[in-house]
Amino acid sequence: MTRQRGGDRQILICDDEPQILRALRLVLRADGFGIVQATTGREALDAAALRPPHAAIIDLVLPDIDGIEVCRRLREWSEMAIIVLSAVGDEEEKVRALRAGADDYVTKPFGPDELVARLQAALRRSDPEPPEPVVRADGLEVDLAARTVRRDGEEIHLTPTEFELLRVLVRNRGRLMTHRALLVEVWGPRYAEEPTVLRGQIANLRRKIERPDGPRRLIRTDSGVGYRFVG
Amino acid sequence: MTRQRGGDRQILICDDEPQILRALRLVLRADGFGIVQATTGREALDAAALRPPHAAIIDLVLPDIDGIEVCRRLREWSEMAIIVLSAVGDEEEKVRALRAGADDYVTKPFGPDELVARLQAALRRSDPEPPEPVVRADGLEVDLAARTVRRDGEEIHLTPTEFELLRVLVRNRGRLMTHRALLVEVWGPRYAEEPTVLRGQIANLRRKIERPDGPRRLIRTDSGVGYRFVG
DNA sequence: CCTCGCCTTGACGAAATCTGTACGCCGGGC
DNA sequence: GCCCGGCGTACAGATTTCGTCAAGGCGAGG
Repeated sequence: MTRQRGGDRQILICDDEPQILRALRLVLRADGFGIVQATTGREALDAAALRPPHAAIIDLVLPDIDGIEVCRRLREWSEMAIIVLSAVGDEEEKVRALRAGADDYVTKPFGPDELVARLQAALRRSDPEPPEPVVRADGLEVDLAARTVRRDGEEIHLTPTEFELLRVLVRNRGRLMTHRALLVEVWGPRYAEEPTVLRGQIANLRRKIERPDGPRRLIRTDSGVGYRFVG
Repeated sequence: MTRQRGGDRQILICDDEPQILRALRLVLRADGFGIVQATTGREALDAAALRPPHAAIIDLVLPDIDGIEVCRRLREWSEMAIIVLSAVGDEEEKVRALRAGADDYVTKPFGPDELVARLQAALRRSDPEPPEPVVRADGLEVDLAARTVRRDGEEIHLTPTEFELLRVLVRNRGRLMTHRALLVEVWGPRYAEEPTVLRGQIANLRRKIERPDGPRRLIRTDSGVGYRFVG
């Protein structure tokens, strides 16, 4: 089951090892973050100045400027979330990094999930309101950030799968989503060719969010192709 | 109705087990991908160097070079999509593969549909398709990406075949499309000599998108030859 | 161990779509 | 004016796809 936890937030990643850079890029992309990358401290500072990201992940050892120094200079003008990467779990280095303004300190090797979790925690501190908009249509109110759905003020309870499905539809509102695309996004690639499960959840979702007795206004079906959320 | 999900993209597949190689070949061919195959890491690297494919699917265990090493060497010079195959779902191996630059990691046994779905996702990341533009003509608005059609702001519902037909016409707007060409594109080669089906759908399409009482402005007939979408 | 909520699956009637036939229309050739 | 080939439209049967419901599995929590 894929999640779009990153919203549209931009992350600056800086490391001199191409493999690490690439691994970071893949992990973060998969979680819906936007990426700006740099291989030296100077590049990182320039990139951040040019287009301020929401967070930065910076390796401690860089060819030119020390990662801690990069961190300090960013802090001079920005409140962005900063995570420092290091190969060694040296306690003293860690303290220096935090003193320089880092929000967190991650030692390599790290698992992708751990990194994303720490990044999110850091983002939550520095940028508490991710800009996921509240979507309104036909008296329905979907707040993707708060994970709530209301119909005429009354809160509606959705199960995890139902909400995930609604999220994908809402994020692509107006656009037709094929069965295949929905299945891959919500259930994962294994379910790409299992339309029955999709039908079941669409039925549940409609029973909960559409007006009890009336035509379909929110989720429209295109027979033989897919579904769309009308915006 | 034929699908050409693979486009003309070339996929390099590399595995030492002939059955797996064969299975991959069949699945990918069926989806319209072109295939280059190799049974050793060296062969794979040579083949990729000779004629760079759009993506590579590489088994982890190979007679000569480790699959991860193959992946790393490809990454030295190419941004192609890379998927690593493995018999075991070892989390550590997975991380190593992603670090080495793989885009995704699939464990055997895998369903054909899952593999194709993951391959398409990987291709989408590495080689994003240019966005399809919105086409406007005589108050009609066709958004090929969102799969929507509007006439003076009012949304028009098209069936799958109607939309497919319109898509082919719009993509070649101004250009004359022969009956034969339209039939092959929309219905597949079997229908190349069946103009009646085409006439029926053209009639439906016109009833929906042309102005109710007025001359044809959008789809013009070239008697004895074909149709064209006037832009 | 039981209960509860959630997800999946299969079956069946209902709806949408596709295909092929029938028939009327139009323009060119004679 | 008449014939004829190609075209446009309406319609009906066949086929595919959808919506709904009930039954069963699975896992969390008590």
